[in-house]
Amino acid sequence: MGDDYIVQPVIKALQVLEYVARQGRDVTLTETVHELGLPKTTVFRYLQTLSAANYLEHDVGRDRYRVGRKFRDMARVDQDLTGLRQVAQPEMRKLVDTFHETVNLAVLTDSQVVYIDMLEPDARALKASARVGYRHPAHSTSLGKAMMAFLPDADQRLLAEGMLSQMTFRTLTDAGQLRRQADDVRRRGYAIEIGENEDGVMCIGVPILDRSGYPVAAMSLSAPERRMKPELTTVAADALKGAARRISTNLRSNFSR
Amino acid sequence: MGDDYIVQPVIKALQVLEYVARQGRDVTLTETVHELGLPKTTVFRYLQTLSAANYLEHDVGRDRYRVGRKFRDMARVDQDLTGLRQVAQPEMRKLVDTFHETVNLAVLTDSQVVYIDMLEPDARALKASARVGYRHPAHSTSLGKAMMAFLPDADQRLLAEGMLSQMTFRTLTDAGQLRRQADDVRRRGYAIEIGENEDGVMCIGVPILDRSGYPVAAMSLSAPERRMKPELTTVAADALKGAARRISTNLRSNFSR
DNA sequence: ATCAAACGTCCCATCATGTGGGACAGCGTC
DNA sequence: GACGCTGTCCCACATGATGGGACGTTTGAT
Repeated sequence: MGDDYIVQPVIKALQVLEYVARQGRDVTLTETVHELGLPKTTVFRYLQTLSAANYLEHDVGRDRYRVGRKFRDMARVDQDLTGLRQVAQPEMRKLVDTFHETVNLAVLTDSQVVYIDMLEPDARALKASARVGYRHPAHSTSLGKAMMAFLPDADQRLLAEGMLSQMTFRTLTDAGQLRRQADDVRRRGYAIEIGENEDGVMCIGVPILDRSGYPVAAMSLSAPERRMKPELTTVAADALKGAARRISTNLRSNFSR
Repeated sequence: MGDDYIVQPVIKALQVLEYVARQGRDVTLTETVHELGLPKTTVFRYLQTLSAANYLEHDVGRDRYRVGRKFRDMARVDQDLTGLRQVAQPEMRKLVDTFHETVNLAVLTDSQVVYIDMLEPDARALKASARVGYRHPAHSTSLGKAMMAFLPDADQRLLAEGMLSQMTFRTLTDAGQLRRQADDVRRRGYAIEIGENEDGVMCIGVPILDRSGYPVAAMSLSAPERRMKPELTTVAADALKGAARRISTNLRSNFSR
């Protein structure tokens, strides 16, 4: 099939990248040239380009190339997210099967909540408004509140005092009020949000903490407001907290942020 | 400085790759286009190209792209080697300071020993012949023998029955002889090689095993034959074994091969 | 100390090929 | 049934990737 649509420079540059990465040590231009059988000038340019993009690092003094920062960062992010999702998946499944409501998994990026996974009950007619990949403000979602409450004080303040957009008429846009809520959340271990992000929808959110207590992600159960009776809320919150705790302990100890 | 020598297609393709990896989920063509602000056709080609190179994976059914096998493999290899070297470094340092001879670290690739690190004593005039990145046959080095002896039987046989090149007049080129030596090595915990790889140079090699007992690497002390008295050999072998054991336990439990 | 081989950088003319607008078909949606 | 959105495909154009070769510097050998 799509053997057209292949961009030659990209393929060749990736070969160079791969060669460097496979060695696990600093390599020289000529060595790479010999190994790959490409023209010297070409390889030279690719090494420069890859270095400029920080996929490689150019040790100017010794004229050697090695794997760079950007590559490692990307690998780390990928690993963390993949691991998180794998560990969270069975717990999310259980929650969905128990409560028959949508369960979300999200991380915090630039004061926004980014959904990285989502499980929906088959039978319900009402579908979730968010999709995997969507973003919502941190301050208007239970996910965001749950994470915010467990952030170091400086980060928390930064978030609360950022731009607090009004999503619905119920959205809290006062920094002080948000910070007071955060205290409650920390005490209770979960956050609640009722129609603050979207009319008629309520969410219960819990943080997923790494070993050091940092909120690397959050999980929420989201349901139509009228379906969520107060006593059910408590039960669901407890279930979420339990699930989050199990996910935390199952996370690779070296989840990095 | 080198802002020339930048190959545009490569830069742009890497942006696409980065975007996909950062999401930690399956992305669509259009979404990527919107995010990066590049022409649709261009992004399309890059996604195809990256997929063809297995840096991405193209879920044809759902027309989504996600991080691919090759990317993860490279990340893993890089992590493992970097980790190995970091953990091994202080132990190698100690060995060099104790014996004032060259200490090597190597892994096995395609029946060849690849040096991934090397520490030399400052004062000695005689320099090691190998360099980081160089390759030697597995069967003519103590490093190779040390690893071979702890390989699963099938792999071991494969190595012993491959091409056994004659490096010096002492090099063993008989498969049976090599396999018998392997038994000794496994019993003693270290391998010795005297002038089999290079005239006048002897090496003592020990394997570095992961939790499952697989030899992920080997470490050797290499010295001029005449400097290595028999009783010193025993002392050095013990020191090497101890160092290797400590490296093994310090290796991240998830060293993968 | 001397010289040769090897290495990284740079230049430049050539033309392959990357480019992106636009068209098209398939699909889900209102 | 029509619209809008998606991914795929086509094509003419000129950008810019290309690679041979030259140059200055370093490395290593004698």
